[in-house]
Amino acid sequence: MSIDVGARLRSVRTTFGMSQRELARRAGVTNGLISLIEQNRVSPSVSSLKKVLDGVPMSLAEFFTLDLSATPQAFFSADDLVELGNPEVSLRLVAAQRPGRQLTLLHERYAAGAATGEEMLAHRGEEAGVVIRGRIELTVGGAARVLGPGEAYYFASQLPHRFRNVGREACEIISACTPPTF
Amino acid sequence: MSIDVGARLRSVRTTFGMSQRELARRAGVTNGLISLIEQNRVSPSVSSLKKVLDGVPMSLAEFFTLDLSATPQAFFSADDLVELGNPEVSLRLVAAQRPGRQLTLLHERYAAGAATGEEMLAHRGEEAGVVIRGRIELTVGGAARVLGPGEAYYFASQLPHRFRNVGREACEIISACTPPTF
DNA sequence: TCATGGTGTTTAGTATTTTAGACAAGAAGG
DNA sequence: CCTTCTTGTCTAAAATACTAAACACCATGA
Repeated sequence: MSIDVGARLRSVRTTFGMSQRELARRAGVTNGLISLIEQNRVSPSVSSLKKVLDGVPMSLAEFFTLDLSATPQAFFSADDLVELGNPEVSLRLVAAQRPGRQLTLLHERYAAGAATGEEMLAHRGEEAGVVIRGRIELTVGGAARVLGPGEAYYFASQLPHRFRNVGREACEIISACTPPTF
Repeated sequence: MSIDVGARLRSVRTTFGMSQRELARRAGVTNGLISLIEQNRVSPSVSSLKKVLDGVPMSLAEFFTLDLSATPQAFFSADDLVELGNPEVSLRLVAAQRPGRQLTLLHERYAAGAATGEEMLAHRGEEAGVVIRGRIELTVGGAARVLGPGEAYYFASQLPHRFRNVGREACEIISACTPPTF
Protein backbone atom coordinates (compact mmCIF):
# COMPACT_ATOMS: atom_id res chain seq x y z
CA MET A 1 0.00 0.00 0.00
CA SER A 2 1.77 3.12 -1.16
CA ILE A 3 -1.37 5.12 -0.38
CA ASP A 4 -1.60 6.03 3.29
CA VAL A 5 -5.22 5.32 4.15
CA GLY A 6 -4.54 5.69 7.85
CA ALA A 7 -3.13 9.20 7.59
CA ARG A 8 -5.93 10.23 5.25
CA LEU A 9 -8.59 9.01 7.64
CA ARG A 10 -6.94 10.61 10.67
CA SER A 11 -6.64 13.87 8.76
CA VAL A 12 -10.29 13.78 7.77
CA ARG A 13 -11.49 12.85 11.23
CA THR A 14 -9.50 15.50 13.06
CA THR A 15 -10.41 18.14 10.49
CA PHE A 16 -14.04 17.45 11.33
CA GLY A 17 -13.21 17.57 15.02
CA MET A 18 -14.42 14.07 15.86
CA SER A 19 -13.00 11.54 18.28
CA GLN A 20 -12.53 7.95 17.13
CA ARG A 21 -15.51 6.94 19.23
CA GLU A 22 -17.79 9.60 17.82
CA LEU A 23 -16.90 8.75 14.24
CA ALA A 24 -17.32 5.06 15.04
CA ARG A 25 -20.76 5.68 16.49
CA ARG A 26 -21.89 7.65 13.44
CA ALA A 27 -20.43 5.07 11.08
CA GLY A 28 -21.79 2.06 12.93
CA VAL A 29 -18.39 0.47 13.50
CA THR A 30 -16.23 0.08 16.59
CA ASN A 31 -13.76 2.66 17.79
CA GLY A 32 -11.08 0.00 17.76
CA LEU A 33 -11.43 -0.38 14.02
CA ILE A 34 -10.92 3.34 13.48
CA SER A 35 -7.79 3.11 15.59
CA LEU A 36 -6.43 0.12 13.66
CA ILE A 37 -7.14 1.73 10.30
CA GLU A 38 -5.50 4.99 11.32
CA GLN A 39 -2.39 3.12 12.39
CA ASN A 40 -2.38 1.17 9.09
CA ARG A 41 -2.48 -2.02 11.14
CA VAL A 42 -5.24 -3.24 8.84
CA SER A 43 -6.27 -2.42 5.30
CA PRO A 44 -10.02 -1.93 5.63
CA SER A 45 -12.45 -3.51 3.22
CA VAL A 46 -14.05 -1.06 0.87
CA SER A 47 -17.38 -1.62 2.58
CA SER A 48 -15.90 -0.77 6.00
CA LEU A 49 -14.17 2.31 4.69
CA LYS A 50 -17.40 3.34 3.03
CA LYS A 51 -19.28 2.96 6.32
CA VAL A 52 -16.65 4.98 8.12
CA LEU A 53 -16.71 7.78 5.55
CA ASP A 54 -20.50 7.84 5.63
CA GLY A 55 -20.11 8.96 9.22
CA VAL A 56 -18.21 12.10 8.20
CA PRO A 57 -19.83 12.27 5.60
CA MET A 58 -17.47 11.98 2.63
CA SER A 59 -17.47 9.89 -0.55
CA LEU A 60 -14.82 7.35 -1.42
CA ALA A 61 -13.97 9.44 -4.48
CA GLU A 62 -13.40 12.52 -2.34
CA PHE A 63 -11.40 10.52 0.17
CA PHE A 64 -8.95 9.16 -2.38
CA THR A 65 -8.80 12.48 -4.23
CA LEU A 66 -7.86 14.40 -1.09
CA ASP A 67 -4.59 16.28 -1.32
CA LEU A 68 -3.16 15.85 2.16
CA SER A 69 -0.51 18.51 1.63
CA ALA A 70 -3.18 21.08 0.75
CA THR A 71 -5.37 20.60 3.81
CA PRO A 72 -6.20 24.20 4.76
CA GLN A 73 -4.70 24.98 8.13
CA ALA A 74 -7.10 26.66 10.55
CA PHE A 75 -4.88 27.20 13.59
CA PHE A 76 -1.47 28.78 13.77
CA SER A 77 0.97 28.90 16.62
CA ALA A 78 3.11 32.02 16.99
CA ASP A 79 5.96 30.26 15.18
CA ASP A 80 3.69 29.56 12.19
CA LEU A 81 3.32 33.26 11.39
CA VAL A 82 5.59 34.36 8.55
CA GLU A 83 7.82 37.35 9.21
CA LEU A 84 7.60 39.93 6.40
CA GLY A 85 9.13 43.03 8.02
CA ASN A 86 12.44 43.90 9.59
CA PRO A 87 13.77 44.09 13.14
CA GLU A 88 12.40 47.62 13.58
CA VAL A 89 8.96 46.97 12.11
CA SER A 90 7.96 43.34 12.43
CA LEU A 91 5.03 42.16 10.30
CA ARG A 92 3.93 38.63 11.07
CA LEU A 93 1.44 37.21 8.56
CA VAL A 94 -1.29 34.68 9.41
CA ALA A 95 -1.97 31.86 6.92
CA ALA A 96 0.68 33.08 4.49
CA GLN A 97 0.73 29.88 2.45
CA ARG A 98 -3.02 29.48 2.19
CA PRO A 99 -4.02 29.31 -1.50
CA GLY A 100 -6.77 31.68 -2.63
CA ARG A 101 -6.58 33.65 0.60
CA GLN A 102 -8.88 36.71 0.60
CA LEU A 103 -7.47 38.42 3.64
CA THR A 104 -4.18 39.64 5.04
CA LEU A 105 -4.04 39.43 8.79
CA LEU A 106 -0.88 40.78 10.42
CA HIS A 107 0.57 40.85 13.89
CA GLU A 108 2.65 44.04 13.73
CA ARG A 109 5.31 45.16 16.16
CA TYR A 110 6.98 48.59 15.99
CA ALA A 111 10.15 49.14 17.98
CA ALA A 112 10.36 52.41 19.92
CA GLY A 113 10.70 55.23 17.39
CA ALA A 114 10.18 52.96 14.36
CA ALA A 115 7.94 53.90 11.42
CA THR A 116 6.72 52.48 8.13
CA GLY A 117 9.10 54.81 6.31
CA GLU A 118 9.54 58.42 5.29
CA GLU A 119 7.03 58.27 2.41
CA MET A 120 3.32 57.72 2.86
CA LEU A 121 1.91 54.36 1.81
CA ALA A 122 -1.01 54.01 -0.63
CA HIS A 123 -2.50 50.92 -2.27
CA ARG A 124 -5.83 49.30 -3.17
CA GLY A 125 -8.31 47.95 -0.67
CA GLU A 126 -9.20 48.70 2.91
CA GLU A 127 -7.41 48.08 6.13
CA ALA A 128 -8.19 48.10 9.82
CA GLY A 129 -6.50 47.26 13.08
CA VAL A 130 -6.49 47.34 16.86
CA VAL A 131 -3.63 48.48 19.06
CA ILE A 132 -2.90 45.92 21.77
CA ARG A 133 0.20 47.40 23.40
CA GLY A 134 2.10 50.72 23.34
CA ARG A 135 1.18 53.87 21.45
CA ILE A 136 1.27 54.52 17.70
CA GLU A 137 0.81 57.67 15.65
CA LEU A 138 -1.30 57.01 12.57
CA THR A 139 -1.48 59.55 9.76
CA VAL A 140 -4.29 59.11 7.21
CA GLY A 141 -4.63 61.74 4.52
CA GLY A 142 -4.31 65.07 6.25
CA ALA A 143 -5.24 63.78 9.70
CA ALA A 144 -3.07 62.24 12.38
CA ARG A 145 -3.78 60.67 15.74
CA VAL A 146 -2.03 58.74 18.44
CA LEU A 147 -3.73 55.46 19.35
CA GLY A 148 -3.22 53.44 22.52
CA PRO A 149 -4.21 49.93 23.63
CA GLY A 150 -7.80 49.07 22.76
CA GLU A 151 -8.09 51.85 20.19
CA ALA A 152 -8.54 51.02 16.53
CA TYR A 153 -8.56 52.33 12.96
CA TYR A 154 -10.24 51.64 9.64
CA PHE A 155 -9.56 53.46 6.37
CA ALA A 156 -9.43 53.08 2.57
CA SER A 157 -5.88 52.08 1.74
CA GLN A 158 -5.58 54.42 -1.23
CA LEU A 159 -5.48 57.31 1.26
CA PRO A 160 -1.81 58.04 1.95
CA HIS A 161 -1.01 56.65 5.38
CA ARG A 162 1.89 56.10 7.74
CA PHE A 163 2.49 54.42 11.10
CA ARG A 164 5.04 55.71 13.60
CA ASN A 165 5.74 54.56 17.12
CA VAL A 166 5.94 57.72 19.19
CA GLY A 167 6.21 55.98 22.56
CA ARG A 168 9.14 54.71 24.63
CA GLU A 169 8.12 51.05 24.44
CA ALA A 170 7.38 48.70 21.53
CA CYS A 171 3.91 48.93 20.04
CA GLU A 172 1.88 45.96 18.85
CA ILE A 173 -1.06 46.02 16.47
CA ILE A 174 -3.31 43.38 14.95
CA SER A 175 -4.30 44.52 11.45
CA ALA A 176 -6.28 43.22 8.52
CA CYS A 177 -6.33 44.12 4.82
CA THR A 178 -8.47 43.04 1.92
CA PRO A 179 -7.76 42.23 -0.82
CA PRO A 180 -4.52 40.73 0.37
CA THR A 181 -1.45 42.85 -0.28
CA PHE A 182 1.03 40.12 0.72
CA MET B 1 -22.57 -0.97 0.05
CA SER B 2 -24.55 1.36 -2.14
CA ILE B 3 -21.51 1.79 -4.38
CA ASP B 4 -21.23 -1.07 -6.86
CA VAL B 5 -17.54 -1.93 -6.74
CA GLY B 6 -18.13 -5.13 -8.70
CA ALA B 7 -19.75 -3.40 -11.66
CA ARG B 8 -17.09 -0.72 -11.64
CA LEU B 9 -14.30 -3.25 -11.75
CA ARG B 10 -15.95 -5.32 -14.44
CA SER B 11 -16.51 -2.20 -16.49
CA VAL B 12 -12.89 -1.15 -16.13
CA ARG B 13 -11.53 -4.60 -16.91
CA THR B 14 -13.64 -5.19 -20.00
CA THR B 15 -13.00 -1.67 -21.26
CA PHE B 16 -9.32 -2.52 -21.16
CA GLY B 17 -10.04 -5.82 -22.88
CA MET B 18 -8.58 -8.05 -20.18
CA SER B 19 -9.74 -11.43 -18.94
CA GLN B 20 -10.04 -12.03 -15.20
CA ARG B 21 -6.93 -14.22 -15.36
CA GLU B 22 -4.87 -11.64 -17.20
CA LEU B 23 -5.80 -8.87 -14.80
CA ALA B 24 -5.15 -11.21 -11.88
CA ARG B 25 -1.69 -12.06 -13.21
CA ARG B 26 -0.78 -8.40 -13.66
CA ALA B 27 -2.15 -7.51 -10.24
CA GLY B 28 -0.58 -10.42 -8.42
CA VAL B 29 -3.86 -11.83 -7.12
CA THR B 30 -5.91 -14.86 -8.07
CA ASN B 31 -8.49 -14.90 -10.84
CA GLY B 32 -11.02 -16.18 -8.32
CA LEU B 33 -10.73 -13.00 -6.34
CA ILE B 34 -11.46 -10.88 -9.39
CA SER B 35 -14.52 -13.02 -9.99
CA LEU B 36 -15.74 -12.69 -6.40
CA ILE B 37 -15.22 -8.94 -6.38
CA GLU B 38 -17.04 -8.47 -9.68
CA GLN B 39 -19.99 -10.44 -8.34
CA ASN B 40 -19.96 -8.36 -5.14
CA ARG B 41 -19.60 -11.62 -3.21
CA VAL B 42 -16.83 -9.93 -1.23
CA SER B 43 -15.98 -6.33 -0.45
CA PRO B 44 -12.26 -6.20 -1.14
CA SER B 45 -9.83 -4.62 1.25
CA VAL B 46 -8.44 -1.34 0.07
CA SER B 47 -5.03 -2.95 -0.34
CA SER B 48 -6.44 -5.71 -2.56
CA LEU B 49 -8.40 -3.29 -4.66
CA LYS B 50 -5.28 -1.17 -4.99
CA LYS B 51 -3.28 -4.18 -6.18
CA VAL B 52 -5.98 -5.05 -8.69
CA LEU B 53 -6.17 -1.51 -10.05
CA ASP B 54 -2.39 -1.34 -10.29
CA GLY B 55 -2.74 -4.09 -12.87
CA VAL B 56 -4.85 -1.88 -15.15
CA PRO B 57 -3.34 0.61 -14.19
CA MET B 58 -5.77 3.00 -12.51
CA SER B 59 -5.73 4.95 -9.24
CA LEU B 60 -8.25 4.47 -6.46
CA ALA B 61 -9.32 8.08 -6.94
CA GLU B 62 -10.02 7.49 -10.63
CA PHE B 63 -11.80 4.25 -9.86
CA PHE B 64 -14.25 5.80 -7.41
CA THR B 65 -14.68 8.91 -9.54
CA LEU B 66 -15.71 6.88 -12.59
CA ASP B 67 -19.16 7.73 -13.87
CA LEU B 68 -20.50 4.38 -14.94
CA SER B 69 -23.55 5.85 -16.62
CA ALA B 70 -21.35 8.04 -18.80
CA THR B 71 -19.07 5.27 -19.98
CA PRO B 72 -19.34 5.68 -23.73
CA GLN B 73 -20.73 2.51 -25.23
CA ALA B 74 -18.86 1.41 -28.33
CA PHE B 75 -20.80 -1.69 -29.33
CA PHE B 76 -24.52 -2.15 -29.76
CA SER B 77 -26.50 -5.30 -30.29
CA ALA B 78 -29.59 -5.10 -32.47
CA ASP B 79 -31.73 -4.78 -29.35
CA ASP B 80 -29.74 -1.75 -28.21
CA LEU B 81 -30.88 0.35 -31.18
CA VAL B 82 -33.71 2.71 -30.29
CA GLU B 83 -36.82 2.55 -32.45
CA LEU B 84 -37.92 6.02 -33.58
CA GLY B 85 -40.29 5.21 -36.44
CA ASN B 86 -43.48 3.24 -36.86
CA PRO B 87 -44.36 -0.26 -38.07
CA GLU B 88 -44.37 0.92 -41.72
CA VAL B 89 -41.15 2.91 -41.57
CA SER B 90 -38.81 1.64 -38.87
CA LEU B 91 -35.94 3.92 -37.86
CA ARG B 92 -33.52 2.31 -35.48
CA LEU B 93 -30.97 4.72 -33.99
CA VAL B 94 -27.42 3.77 -33.01
CA ALA B 95 -26.00 5.24 -29.75
CA ALA B 96 -29.18 7.19 -29.03
CA GLN B 97 -28.27 7.90 -25.41
CA ARG B 98 -24.69 8.97 -26.06
CA PRO B 99 -24.19 12.51 -24.72
CA GLY B 100 -22.67 15.02 -27.11
CA ARG B 101 -23.19 12.74 -30.10
CA GLN B 102 -22.23 14.39 -33.41
CA LEU B 103 -23.84 11.86 -35.68
CA THR B 104 -27.16 10.17 -36.31
CA LEU B 105 -26.75 6.65 -37.64
CA LEU B 106 -29.96 4.84 -38.50
CA HIS B 107 -30.92 1.36 -39.54
CA GLU B 108 -34.05 2.06 -41.60
CA ARG B 109 -36.62 -0.44 -42.77
CA TYR B 110 -39.47 0.45 -45.15
CA ALA B 111 -42.34 -1.98 -45.50
CA ALA B 112 -43.52 -2.70 -49.06
CA GLY B 113 -45.19 0.47 -50.36
CA ALA B 114 -44.25 2.57 -47.31
CA ALA B 115 -42.93 6.12 -47.60
CA THR B 116 -41.64 8.95 -45.38
CA GLY B 117 -44.93 10.75 -45.94
CA GLU B 118 -46.77 12.82 -48.52
CA GLU B 119 -44.77 16.01 -47.95
CA MET B 120 -41.11 16.36 -48.76
CA LEU B 121 -38.68 16.54 -45.84
CA ALA B 122 -36.15 19.36 -45.42
CA HIS B 123 -33.81 20.20 -42.53
CA ARG B 124 -30.27 21.30 -41.74
CA GLY B 125 -27.16 19.22 -42.34
CA GLU B 126 -26.20 16.47 -44.71
CA GLU B 127 -27.23 12.89 -44.97
CA ALA B 128 -26.07 9.75 -46.74
CA GLY B 129 -26.90 6.06 -46.84
CA VAL B 130 -26.50 2.69 -48.45
CA VAL B 131 -29.29 0.34 -49.46
CA ILE B 132 -28.68 -3.18 -48.16
CA ARG B 133 -31.90 -4.95 -49.19
CA GLY B 134 -34.90 -4.24 -51.45
CA ARG B 135 -35.45 -1.25 -53.66
CA ILE B 136 -36.24 2.37 -52.67
CA GLU B 137 -37.24 5.42 -54.67
CA LEU B 138 -35.40 8.51 -53.47
CA THR B 139 -36.53 11.98 -54.56
CA VAL B 140 -34.11 14.86 -53.98
CA GLY B 141 -35.10 18.28 -55.26
CA GLY B 142 -36.43 17.73 -58.75
CA ALA B 143 -34.65 14.43 -59.32
CA ALA B 144 -35.76 10.91 -58.46
CA ARG B 145 -34.11 7.52 -58.69
CA VAL B 146 -34.68 3.96 -57.58
CA LEU B 147 -31.79 2.48 -55.64
CA GLY B 148 -31.11 -1.22 -55.05
CA PRO B 149 -28.75 -3.16 -52.76
CA GLY B 150 -25.23 -1.74 -52.74
CA GLU B 151 -26.31 1.60 -54.15
CA ALA B 152 -26.03 4.75 -52.07
CA TYR B 153 -26.94 8.44 -51.77
CA TYR B 154 -25.51 11.64 -50.30
CA PHE B 155 -27.24 15.04 -50.32
CA ALA B 156 -27.68 18.30 -48.42
CA SER B 157 -30.66 17.81 -46.16
CA GLN B 158 -32.17 21.23 -46.88
CA LEU B 159 -33.02 19.94 -50.35
CA PRO B 160 -36.59 18.62 -50.18
CA HIS B 161 -36.40 14.83 -50.13
CA ARG B 162 -38.57 11.77 -49.78
CA PHE B 163 -38.12 8.00 -49.53
CA ARG B 164 -40.64 5.51 -50.93
CA ASN B 165 -40.39 1.76 -51.17
CA VAL B 166 -41.53 0.87 -54.69
CA GLY B 167 -40.71 -2.84 -54.49
CA ARG B 168 -42.69 -5.87 -53.35
CA GLU B 169 -40.41 -6.68 -50.39
CA ALA B 170 -39.21 -4.65 -47.40
CA CYS B 171 -36.28 -2.32 -48.02
CA GLU B 172 -33.45 -1.74 -45.57
CA ILE B 173 -31.05 1.19 -45.53
CA ILE B 174 -28.18 2.25 -43.31
CA SER B 175 -28.12 6.05 -43.16
CA ALA B 176 -26.15 8.77 -41.44
CA CYS B 177 -26.91 12.45 -40.72
CA THR B 178 -24.87 15.24 -39.21
CA PRO B 179 -25.51 17.27 -37.20
CA PRO B 180 -27.79 14.83 -35.41
CA THR B 181 -31.49 15.38 -36.05
CA PHE B 182 -32.62 12.90 -33.37
C1' DT C 1 -15.39 -37.54 -30.79
C1' DC C 2 -11.92 -36.33 -28.21
C1' DA C 3 -8.45 -33.21 -27.01
C1' DT C 4 -6.79 -28.38 -26.15
C1' DG C 5 -7.09 -23.81 -24.57
C1' DG C 6 -9.90 -20.11 -23.48
C1' DT C 7 -13.55 -18.06 -20.55
C1' DG C 8 -15.98 -17.13 -15.67
C1' DT C 9 -17.57 -19.56 -11.35
C1' DT C 10 -17.40 -22.21 -7.12
C1' DT C 11 -15.52 -24.28 -2.86
C1' DA C 12 -12.63 -25.61 1.19
C1' DG C 13 -9.17 -23.88 3.82
C1' DT C 14 -6.18 -20.16 5.30
C1' DA C 15 -5.21 -15.39 6.26
C1' DT C 16 -6.99 -11.11 7.38
C1' DT C 17 -10.27 -7.90 9.00
C1' DT C 18 -13.65 -6.63 12.54
C1' DT C 19 -15.88 -6.81 17.01
C1' DA C 20 -16.46 -6.55 22.00
C1' DG C 21 -14.36 -5.37 25.72
C1' DA C 22 -10.40 -4.38 28.67
C1' DC C 23 -6.54 -1.27 29.39
C1' DA C 24 -3.65 2.94 30.20
C1' DA C 25 -3.12 7.82 30.21
C1' DG C 26 -4.69 12.52 30.59
C1' DA C 27 -8.06 16.29 32.07
C1' DA C 28 -11.68 18.28 35.06
C1' DG C 29 -13.86 18.68 39.45
C1' DG C 30 -14.67 17.49 44.35
C1' DC D 1 -6.01 12.40 47.03
C1' DC D 2 -9.78 10.42 44.68
C1' DT D 3 -13.75 9.85 41.11
C1' DT D 4 -15.43 10.42 36.48
C1' DC D 5 -15.10 11.47 31.97
C1' DT D 6 -12.54 11.62 27.98
C1' DT D 7 -9.04 10.11 24.83
C1' DG D 8 -6.41 6.29 21.89
C1' DT D 9 -4.56 1.51 22.07
C1' DC D 10 -4.56 -3.41 22.47
C1' DT D 11 -6.26 -8.46 22.47
C1' DA D 12 -9.06 -12.84 21.89
C1' DA D 13 -12.82 -14.42 19.36
C1' DA D 14 -16.00 -14.03 15.46
C1' DA D 15 -16.75 -12.69 10.82
C1' DT D 16 -15.03 -11.96 6.39
C1' DA D 17 -11.60 -11.66 2.59
C1' DC D 18 -8.40 -14.26 -0.07
C1' DT D 19 -5.97 -18.36 -2.20
C1' DA D 20 -5.45 -22.68 -4.60
C1' DA D 21 -7.58 -25.79 -7.10
C1' DA D 22 -11.37 -27.86 -9.22
C1' DC D 23 -15.47 -27.23 -12.09
C1' DA D 24 -18.52 -26.10 -16.06
C1' DC D 25 -18.96 -24.07 -20.31
C1' DC D 26 -17.76 -22.70 -25.01
C1' DA D 27 -14.83 -22.52 -28.80
C1' DT D 28 -11.36 -24.51 -32.30
C1' DG D 29 -9.20 -28.17 -34.51
C1' DA D 30 -7.30 -33.00 -35.10
